[in-house]
This record gives sequence, structure tokens and C-alpha cells, in this order.
Amino acid sequence: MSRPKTIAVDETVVSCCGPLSSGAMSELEARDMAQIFAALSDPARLRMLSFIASEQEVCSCALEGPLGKSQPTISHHTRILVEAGLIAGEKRGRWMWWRVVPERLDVVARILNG
Amino acid sequence: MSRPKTIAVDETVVSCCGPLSSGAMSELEARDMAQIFAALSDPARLRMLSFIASEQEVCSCALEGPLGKSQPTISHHTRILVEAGLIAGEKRGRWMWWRVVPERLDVVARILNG
DNA sequence: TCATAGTATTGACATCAGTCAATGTATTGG
DNA sequence: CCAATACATTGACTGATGTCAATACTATGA
Repeated sequence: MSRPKTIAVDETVVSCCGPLSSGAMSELEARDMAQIFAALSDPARLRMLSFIASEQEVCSCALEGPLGKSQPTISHHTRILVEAGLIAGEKRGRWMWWRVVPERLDVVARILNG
Repeated sequence: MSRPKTIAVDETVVSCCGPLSSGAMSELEARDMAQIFAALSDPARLRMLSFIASEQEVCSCALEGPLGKSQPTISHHTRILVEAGLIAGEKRGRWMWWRVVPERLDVVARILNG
């Protein structure tokens, strides 16, 4: 088997914004945060995320059944979660393995209860 | 002036869901949570929320200017934040005063870093 | 190199969501 | 009661989003 291609977590993804109550938010900051929340605003993605979070790693192939969505739709949703920095993937052989990025979830949590 | 009509915070709004990693999420639970995140997924609403959070109370009339949106749009967004349980309003005289519901923000935060 | 399997991408479609002008509702002051 | 003010609602438009069938890409095993 080929060497695993690790998909690194972008450092800039793990800290971006102060707590909500720290004054009026800039338009730029608001756009960034909105993108994260938008990724969390779909039921299918939330179920994906909770499923991945409950295991250590989950293969894409293991998501179609439980979610009841087609393969392209699963792929679409994983991409959106990746772009929001909420999950990271690693391709091993033919399979794509997904895991959550807990630091990213912490960022969002800190924004909310600041 | 007439008696203030306090808009109470629904108790059921303050606790609904366990942490993400506590197993596969049900479709129903996912829909509920998705609604909250959807409310947070718009830049204008995030700026509104942070503005309200940074003051104690904010009048609707004080939101149009900073956000650069029309009055109907402001009203639209406040409604969505209310329906998500994130803010609560009280009408005093002609003015509508908004405040955040910190317990609700805590709920979301706990879901994420569970 | 060829067939197969797992994923990603593209294209199309239907639905949803943000926006504002126009209008409706409720409260205050005269 | 009337005019003015603050906010809500309606209707219409536009752009974004979730979904899947069809297709392309890539790694494996024979």
C-alpha cells in the first residue's frame, strides 16, 4: 500500500475570532464565522459529524447507509465540512477516512460562551 | 406608558441535545440543532448578535444603521434569532428592545465541546 | 494492462433564504 | 380622533443550497 497522504490541519483554522460579546463584529469576521455555522446548519452534515465524532475514524463508504443519501451527496457534504475545518480526511488505499478536528469545534464553542 | 410585555424565554429552549460525540444523532435532534446553526450562519445576524451581546439591550432602531440593511430585513433577522432562542425581545412603548439569551449560547457551546 | 471498486466532479433541477418596496399594525403625542 | 413613529408582514425577485444521475478519476488486484 502507498504511503498515507495525511491532510494537514491548517493552523489558521484553529483560531480566528474573539467571543461574541467583544464588541461589534467586522464584516470580514462575520463572513468567516458564518461559513463555519453554515457548515453546521444542515441535518445531514450534523449527523455525519456526530457519527464521525463518536468513532475515531469513519470511512466514506460507511456513511451512505446510515445517512440514507447518495454517494455524490455524501462527498458533497464531507467537502463542506472540510472547507469549514471541522473534519479532516486521509486517503488510505481506495478508502477515505474522516476524523473530526476537535480544536476547530473548541474555537466555535469559545466564540459562543465568551 | 403601558406595562412592559416581557417575552419569556422558553425553558425547553435552554437544553435539548447532548454533545456531538455521544453517538449517532437522530434525524429529529439533527433538525433542531441545524435550525440553531442556520440562525448563526448569516453574517448580518452574527453582527446583530455580537452587537446585542456587547450592549445590555439594543433597540431595533439602533440596528439599521450599523448593519446597513433595511428595516424589514432587520425585522426578518431578529425574528429568526428569536425562533432559534438566541435572543429575546421586550416591547416598551414604541420600541423593541433585544437582549441575548446566554443560556442558549451555552447549550450550543456544550454541544460542540462535549 | 485491464477490470473493479471507492470517491470526486459535473450538470441539472427544485427548494430555500436574504433582500427590499409597499403595506399593515400598534403606540404615542397633540 | 388624527398624524407621526417604530416595527411587522406581504409579495416579488435573485442567488445560494441540497439532491441525484451520469461521468470522470484513482488505486488495487489479477
